[in-house]
Amino acid sequence: MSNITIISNEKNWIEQTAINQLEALANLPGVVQTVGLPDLHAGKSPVGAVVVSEDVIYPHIVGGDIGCGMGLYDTGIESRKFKLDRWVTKLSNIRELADIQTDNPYEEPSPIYDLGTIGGGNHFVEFQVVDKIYDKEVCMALQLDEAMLMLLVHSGSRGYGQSILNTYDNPQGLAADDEQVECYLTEHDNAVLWAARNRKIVVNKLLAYLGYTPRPKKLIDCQHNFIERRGDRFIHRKGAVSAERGPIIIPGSRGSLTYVVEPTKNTAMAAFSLSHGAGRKWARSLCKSRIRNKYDRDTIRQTKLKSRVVCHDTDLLFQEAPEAYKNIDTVIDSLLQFELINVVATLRPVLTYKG
DNA sequence: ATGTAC
Repeated sequence: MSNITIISNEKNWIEQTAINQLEALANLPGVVQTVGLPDLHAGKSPVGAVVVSEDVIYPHIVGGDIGCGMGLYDTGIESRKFKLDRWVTKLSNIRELADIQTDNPYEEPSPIYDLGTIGGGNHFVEFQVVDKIYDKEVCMALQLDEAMLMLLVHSGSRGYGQSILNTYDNPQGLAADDEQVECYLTEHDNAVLWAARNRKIVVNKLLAYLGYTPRPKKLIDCQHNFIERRGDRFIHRKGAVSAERGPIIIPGSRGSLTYVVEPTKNTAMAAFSLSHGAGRKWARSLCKSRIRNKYDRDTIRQTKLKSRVVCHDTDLLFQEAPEAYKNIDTVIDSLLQFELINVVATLRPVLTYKG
């Protein structure tokens, strides 16, 4: 078995199923390094995982949502002008983002059928305000202005990435000299590109819908499902972010803070990768029964941070409740303990929209 | 996660 590194500490619980899944990946032919980040949890393929291989790629490790990631935008609107009740009402009037017209501003036709939508599951759009600045210099370099309202988009390549996986998926992987590898990686790169474009389009149309001239400024956009070619190696990241592309965003749940962090230079032991979020703690199927008596259909739409969430699917709100996720502070503590990050700032959610 | 598979 290739070497496995688990980035975690005694306070950060990781389910055994996820570890077993990670070990299975470490045993695949050609795998030379495997990392479980503190947000590791079980999935079709484990999430919060990094798999480094030689001479072979495994499209199924990355999965169907190629290019999925987090885009953090400055809305151009001052936080003090945020209108909670008015925006909640406005957003409640649309059933999904597809109800707002989408214009493709790019020359090529979009390979994403549902351009301008975020999809379901754990995807979201969230207005956030700056909670605390920890590193003024990095914030200056990022142009992160504490007076401004932020918009964080979590979405991916929608059906497009899935269609790419369907074309190239093979449990044996693809040998690096197989001509299919270049074809897959070309399409993969296009999915990464269009997933990021999609996040930007969502920001623009949402601001326009709320009545603002959209002039958002991209602060950070980091994908967490993708393959990076690094020399003769391939770094598969599933729910894991590159630590070599500047500061990244690690959101908690809708009921906790989002962290902006800067990678240190010590990330080789983590295959140059960092966490993508808090990580799921409860299986979707268990959530509703566990917290049903704690909430009703109104209170599940508010959080202890006094933020609100607009979503027409009440079942999904239970599946995505803050309780279903690990404590983001514990995840951050693990990364700090391994000296993989420095905290730059924290952001506080004020209004979340889910499809 | 999915213009939601069987």
